[in-house]
Amino acid sequence: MERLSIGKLARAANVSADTVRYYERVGLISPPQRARSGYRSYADADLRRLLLIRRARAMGFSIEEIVELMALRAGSDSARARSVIDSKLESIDEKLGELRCWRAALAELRTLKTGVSLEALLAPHLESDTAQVPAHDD
Amino acid sequence: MERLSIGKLARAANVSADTVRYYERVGLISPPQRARSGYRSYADADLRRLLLIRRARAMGFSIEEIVELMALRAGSDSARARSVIDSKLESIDEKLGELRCWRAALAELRTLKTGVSLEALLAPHLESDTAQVPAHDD
DNA sequence: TTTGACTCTGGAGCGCACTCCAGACCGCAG
DNA sequence: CTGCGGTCTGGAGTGCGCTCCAGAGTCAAA
Repeated sequence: MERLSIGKLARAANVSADTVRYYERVGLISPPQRARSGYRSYADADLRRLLLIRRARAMGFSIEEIVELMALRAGSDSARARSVIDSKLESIDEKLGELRCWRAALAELRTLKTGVSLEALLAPHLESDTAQVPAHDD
Repeated sequence: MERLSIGKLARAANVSADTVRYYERVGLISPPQRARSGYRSYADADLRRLLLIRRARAMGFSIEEIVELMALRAGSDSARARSVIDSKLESIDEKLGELRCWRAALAELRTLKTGVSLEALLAPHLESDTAQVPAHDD
């Protein structure tokens, strides 16, 4: 069973040792075994978890959210767990929609030859709405 | 032509007036007209831009990136502009792929009844890789 | 055994994107 | 006119997610 020092673990996940210790402090990874020297000693599973955490961070999940996600287990029938999953799914779907929208606008921008801006391509749905916000002096 | 005070603009975009002033300071929105009083006075176009900025922020674009995106115009043949678009498209595509991956894992987690974790469902592709990182003492 | 790289802890510092003052002025409903 | 809420400026403060540091101990190759 492979054992990694914090430096090796960190390099394998392309983060700094400080980041690993930080994740431990905030409870995102659990305190690892220690060598007699007091050095942290990690297993492969720790590396896999760290890599996953980095993927989650890269997706924009906050550390709080990741803690929540990592705690989920299939089949747990706590209504809480299921509602966490559902709300995450919902927000992911929203993000997917938005991302596709930006993607389309950018792709169009690349092919177009007018001077049109992203702003024009992504015009927020806003026509009648403005009426509800009264004007003020110039 | 509708004119909005900073407070009305802010409420319409669901941000604080402070945030609007902040965006102005950092060059994300341009200094608006002023009333004789010195009060900022915004037009509909400013609101549309602000709404778009908020959409971009919600997608995780940084303020720097948004400045860059907003400056893009179709047909500009600067190689610079085209490379900005291309790199943005690329990173969006990456994000889309990752997001779909998380979505699938979460959806599966919801239907499964074993105690399997997200971690297991999203297992980072890691088998032979570990060999390159030498072990150290226990 | 020496030496240079690595690790330990606790705490300070940093960049981003806001957020919140204080102290003064403006504007409008009553 | 008065009051009260909105707005002005400049600057300080906040939370997140790291990042860096000092001072001391550890490890391994030569």
